[in-house]
Amino acid sequence: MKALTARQQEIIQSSLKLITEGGIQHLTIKALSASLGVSEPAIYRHFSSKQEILLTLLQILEDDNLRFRQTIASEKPSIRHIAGMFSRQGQLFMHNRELSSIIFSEEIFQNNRELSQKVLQISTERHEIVRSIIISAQQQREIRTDIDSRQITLMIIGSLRLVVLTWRLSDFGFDLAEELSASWEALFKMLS
Amino acid sequence: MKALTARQQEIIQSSLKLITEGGIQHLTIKALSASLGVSEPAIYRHFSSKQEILLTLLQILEDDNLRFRQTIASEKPSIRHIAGMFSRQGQLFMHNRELSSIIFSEEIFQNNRELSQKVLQISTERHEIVRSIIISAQQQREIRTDIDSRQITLMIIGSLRLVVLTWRLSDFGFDLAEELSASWEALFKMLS
DNA sequence: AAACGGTATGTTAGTAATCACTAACTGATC
DNA sequence: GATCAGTTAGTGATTACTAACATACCGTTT
Repeated sequence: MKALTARQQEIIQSSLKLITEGGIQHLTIKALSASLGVSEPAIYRHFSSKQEILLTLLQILEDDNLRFRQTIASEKPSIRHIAGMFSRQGQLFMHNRELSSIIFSEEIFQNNRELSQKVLQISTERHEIVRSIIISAQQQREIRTDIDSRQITLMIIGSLRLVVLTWRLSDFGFDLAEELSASWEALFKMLS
Repeated sequence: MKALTARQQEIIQSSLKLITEGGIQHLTIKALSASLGVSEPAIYRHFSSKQEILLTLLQILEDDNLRFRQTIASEKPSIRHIAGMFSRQGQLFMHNRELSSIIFSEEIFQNNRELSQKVLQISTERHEIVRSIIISAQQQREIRTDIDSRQITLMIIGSLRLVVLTWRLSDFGFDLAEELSASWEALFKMLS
């Protein structure tokens, strides 16, 4: 989790904006430099290559996983951590819409082996975190135990992803936090 | 639903293969012609532009929606149509893995306005079909009525999508039909 | 049966535009 | 005077696509 300079953060922010606008194909050094109001070579003063920029984007997702892990480690295990995940994601994306473009973007980084493997690793990690919460919630009898924890994990992450995707496709046309909260409510009802 | 010539079908098949291998960025006229063992201009004898090829790919998804609509129209409404959707998708993708690359590919076609709008339309249509099944299943008291049909639709499509995505990320490393069937079983149990 | 003409499907060679990136230079700051 | 952060001008590679030409096939005419 190397610290980024102010300029690097600006570049990352612009990269996210470009991806939001037109997908990964829209993220070019030319578009990036134009968006920042500088020349193309200026970008290379701050990142050695485009690949470096993409890896830094993925670092955001890794950091988010790490923070999630720390949060649940510091409190006692409970299904409320899933509710927390839904509300945290809602807050995060509503304050930083661009982030939602890459957070569930396995499709984006297919091009490159190093990138796609990293995406897979991050996504697997997220699944494991959620599943560990589900398993201990089942042990605590917080939720029903007659459904396999893997299936529950799948429903939870699948629903969350689809809400965020729908939100993006609708051009951020509804209150994401509200919708995510309604989704979790329905899921929790079915899990009780 | 214009009929494709044999050569056009080969081109579409190769396009799907290329997208499976390396995402939309990997689908270039050069790679496509190489994959078919012809020169680049030969492609243009069968499609007037690359855009035409992409639109034809989306046509597959539209046709699938149409077939789904026809299936449920020809039989009496029932929640079994959702089970049927899970099993049909499983069969379809296991016999044609390449198709799974684009079936849930909102991210892929972001680049172009015409394409991304078509994707949104197809995806919205699919939601509506599923929701109409859920609503009538609730009216028939086949499933519980204390959960909003929108939320149920979201869970169902979200789960299905995530299973297929996981399957692709795992390099088709498990029996998709089996996994989809297990997912639906869990969902149905929670909906009863 | 042979010749003719059109259509379908391919080729080679090339286009302008764009891609990520680099060399060499400039100016400001400490 | 060294470092940082920018510039202009250019690299070769790749993009989708086109012009012009070649050939195989097919039904019709002689």
